[in-house]
Amino acid sequence: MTAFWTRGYEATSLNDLLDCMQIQRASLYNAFGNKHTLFLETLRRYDVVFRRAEVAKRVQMPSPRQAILGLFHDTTASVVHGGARNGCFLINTSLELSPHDPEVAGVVREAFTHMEQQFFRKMIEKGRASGEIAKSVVSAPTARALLSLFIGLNVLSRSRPEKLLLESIAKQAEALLPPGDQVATPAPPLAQLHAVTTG
Amino acid sequence: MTAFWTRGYEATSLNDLLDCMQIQRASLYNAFGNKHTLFLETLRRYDVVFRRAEVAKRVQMPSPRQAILGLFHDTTASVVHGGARNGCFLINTSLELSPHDPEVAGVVREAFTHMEQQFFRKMIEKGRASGEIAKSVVSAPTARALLSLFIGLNVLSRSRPEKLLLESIAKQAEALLPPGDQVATPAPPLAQLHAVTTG
DNA sequence: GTCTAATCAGAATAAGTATTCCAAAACACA
DNA sequence: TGTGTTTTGGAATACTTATTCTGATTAGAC
Repeated sequence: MTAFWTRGYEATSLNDLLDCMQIQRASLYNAFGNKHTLFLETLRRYDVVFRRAEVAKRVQMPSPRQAILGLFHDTTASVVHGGARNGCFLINTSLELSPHDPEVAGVVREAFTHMEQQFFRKMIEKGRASGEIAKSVVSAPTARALLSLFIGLNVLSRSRPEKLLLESIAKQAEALLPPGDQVATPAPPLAQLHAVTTG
Repeated sequence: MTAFWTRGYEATSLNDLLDCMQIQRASLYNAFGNKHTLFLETLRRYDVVFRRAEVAKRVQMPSPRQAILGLFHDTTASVVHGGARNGCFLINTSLELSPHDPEVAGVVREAFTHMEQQFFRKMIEKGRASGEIAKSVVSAPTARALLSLFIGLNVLSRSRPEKLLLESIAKQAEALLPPGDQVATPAPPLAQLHAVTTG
């Protein structure tokens, strides 16, 4: 997965894969058939293990607004502090293979649609219902804008992984999600509380 | 250029290029040296002929806010109505080659930075000065967010070229650029004026 | 009109590609 | 302990890749 993720499909040779997997040629072909199906299985696995798991984790957070903004902030932090420079496997693939590979295109399209509708849109609706997000925010188009913003963030994390740039994008996601009347402020962390009461 | 643009670097073979260019093998090597420098020259040419020209055109428009929003709307329209499904050559390349090709990375990074600072940021500042854009808009981070949004738009135009999706993104760019007190309404086109006065 | 440079058409090269095949070794499991 | 399956190491295949070379032909410059 790491090989395909960092180098892409075409630029990853079978020898690269054998080296990474510590496995023999025949074993690979016996287990996966060929390079293309191995790639597809890898992509599907990434979708389940990374993307869907991340969404599932965030969906059950108490604050839907923070669930969305946290995705942007955590992605940014993992690039700036964690040195994660590979972007998103699905997004990388969407530009390299999607246009000419129907099977891959299906996986990518489904993932994008799921992010848009099952994560961003549903979280916005949840936030509107609780009053955490302003009623003026229309869920469907805002969800689409957030998807676009998130994709841009991942693309830029490969070519311009600068702290200021990426953090600005994360911050500006908030501009699309103005808080409502019922500003949900979960109990502040102790350090901050201390600073406020003593500062 | 079209070959590299649609299929990418690795997936475009030399025979593909010869077919497209209607030229013989020896001529290509005599003129460009090898595939990689041909690609680089092609990418630089795209940057000048397409991207920089587009920016230059928009920079001298009377309404900087409409110059920015027009870029989003025109990009969307060319996909939805014009069937332009190749996205942006620079953005496609930024995911395929940038991470492992310093020269290509340089061209891409420069282009992204130029878009951010010389187009988005300068246009925002111009709009703020004229009162067309609200003073609450901070130019630098908003420019970065617009860059991210624009990249997302181009990525999605390859994998999910749906009218509703892309138009929402274009529309939501406006949310990042709230109008100021001096709402600049340049003279409406005659047809529209007619409709208004007679409708 | 001549000389030079570029183009043509295609063979030749050398390396890399994914994939298949084989006999021997290791393993799983009853 | 024996049987069937999987893995190993590596050779072999068939093909594509980028690049070079050759010789003939054409086009442009002066």
